[in-house]
Amino acid sequence: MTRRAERDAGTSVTSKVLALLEAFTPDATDLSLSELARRSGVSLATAHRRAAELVEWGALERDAAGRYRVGLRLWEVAALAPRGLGLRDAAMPFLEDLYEVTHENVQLAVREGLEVVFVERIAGRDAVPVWTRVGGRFALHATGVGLVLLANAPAAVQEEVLGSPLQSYTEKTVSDPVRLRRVLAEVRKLGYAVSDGQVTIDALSVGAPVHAADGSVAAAVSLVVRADGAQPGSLAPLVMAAARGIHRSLSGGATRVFPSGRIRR
Amino acid sequence: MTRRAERDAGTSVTSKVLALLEAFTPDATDLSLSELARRSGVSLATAHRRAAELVEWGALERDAAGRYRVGLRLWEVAALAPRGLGLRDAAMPFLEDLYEVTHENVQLAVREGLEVVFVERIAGRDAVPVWTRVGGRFALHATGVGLVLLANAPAAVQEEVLGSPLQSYTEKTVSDPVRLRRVLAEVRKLGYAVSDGQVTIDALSVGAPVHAADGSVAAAVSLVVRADGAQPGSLAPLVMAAARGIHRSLSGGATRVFPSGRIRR
DNA sequence: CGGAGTCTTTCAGCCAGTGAAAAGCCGGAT
DNA sequence: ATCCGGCTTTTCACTGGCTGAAAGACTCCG
Repeated sequence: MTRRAERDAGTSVTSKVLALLEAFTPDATDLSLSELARRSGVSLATAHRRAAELVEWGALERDAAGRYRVGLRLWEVAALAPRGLGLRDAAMPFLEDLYEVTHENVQLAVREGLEVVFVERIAGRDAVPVWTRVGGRFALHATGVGLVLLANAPAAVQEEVLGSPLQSYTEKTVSDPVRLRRVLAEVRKLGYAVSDGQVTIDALSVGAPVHAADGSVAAAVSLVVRADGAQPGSLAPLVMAAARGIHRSLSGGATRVFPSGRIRR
Repeated sequence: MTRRAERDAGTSVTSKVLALLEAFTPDATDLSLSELARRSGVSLATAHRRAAELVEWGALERDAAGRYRVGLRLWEVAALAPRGLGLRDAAMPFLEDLYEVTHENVQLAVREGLEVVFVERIAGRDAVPVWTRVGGRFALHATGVGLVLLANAPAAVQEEVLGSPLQSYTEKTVSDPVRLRRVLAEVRKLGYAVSDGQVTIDALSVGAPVHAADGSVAAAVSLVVRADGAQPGSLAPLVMAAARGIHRSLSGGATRVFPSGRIRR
């Protein structure tokens, strides 16, 4: 569970296939065969064979130049991930509302291990620049969504985060475990989190927890605004309202929007 | 090479792994082991083993009840698909604008084989109900986006679609190849497509092509509105403007929004 | 023309993956 | 309490798909 990256190209065929997929990163979305082999640690011949199968199925595609990239077919299957698009679908209307009212950056994220994974993001064209990316990861202890998710994570997770070195992104990042612990308690008490200049100095984010049907915290929503003059106190109700809306949509759940049978595949 | 689909759960390990992934569908997003085995055509013991590997990597997850579902990790990788989230990211701001101006359903889709795959969708809460789903598929000949993509598809694709029976969804669906051919010519001439009540009788959609850097049609945007009183002629410029915006963002491409190095993974 | 890089294909050996069957593990019915 | 049926997990020899290395093909340059 811990140190897996090293033996990535294990011996099992499955692990090789997965290593091939893992070779793709945000700044390497298309790879030649040799790059693919190198990055995945799979031998050239094998990479060639496995990749061919993946292409045939549609998990990978080849562009005009013959370079490999992640295929649409894989994306289609991945769209079925309950914590990915499933969550997103339920949340989208509320994120829309939030965006329309504020015209600021709206983010939806879940926790995966010791990191935040961004599931959706609406970026105003002239809102503060944020460098998050849908499908991207970030540390738990700095962002608004991260603080929310961390504050509501199992004790074991919290301890593990608090026990490891906390990277500072700006001078305002809370990198002291003791202080962070206090911050987390505050987040739980208030029901929302504020990250003021802790990721980039000019951005402030207000995050709120999205509860699942069983009461656990399944995700977090946040609004990221320019730090100067921002009033977290007045943003929080907005964000929390959106979070509650998503919660309702997740649990009670307005019946599935699309009657089955009409949708193919 | 030709008729491979038949031996889907073929003998190769890779094909089995892919068959496992393929077992998940929009109306079966979580499966027990036996369901997984049955649907994928993989023997129970094998399904158990492969699934375990997939879970370890994060391609699948198990919920509290032990049922399998598509994992967030797979979704993260799939988010790198250029024709999936890559396209979406470039298009989102323009789709936002379109939504904000009209408050109608906005859709972004690409062609995959002989079908449309919806890549993004913004649904107004009180806009016409549409039963599309992000990651979902639909026939090419009925929807606004579909007509656009079909009209600009390689001749071989067009012939194949025109040659096979065209399902009628309403009495207005153009299911006659000869008429459809005329419609497609019109779409190419005008630069946009109108699907009036051809999918559901009360919805009208106006689609426009998104050109890639090389001039080919990479995707299509559409606006879906209530059919009565809709004025395709006045909607088209809006949709086409959005399409051109996306084109610009795709090709010239404002430099990547996020400086590399800050983003993890 | 030749060399350096890539991609593709071949070959025989071997070990990971295989099915079948047995062993646990529930929860509901008797 | 006991049995039963369905599910998941594990074991065990066998076998055939996967393997690396190396040769062949292709492409792009100087």
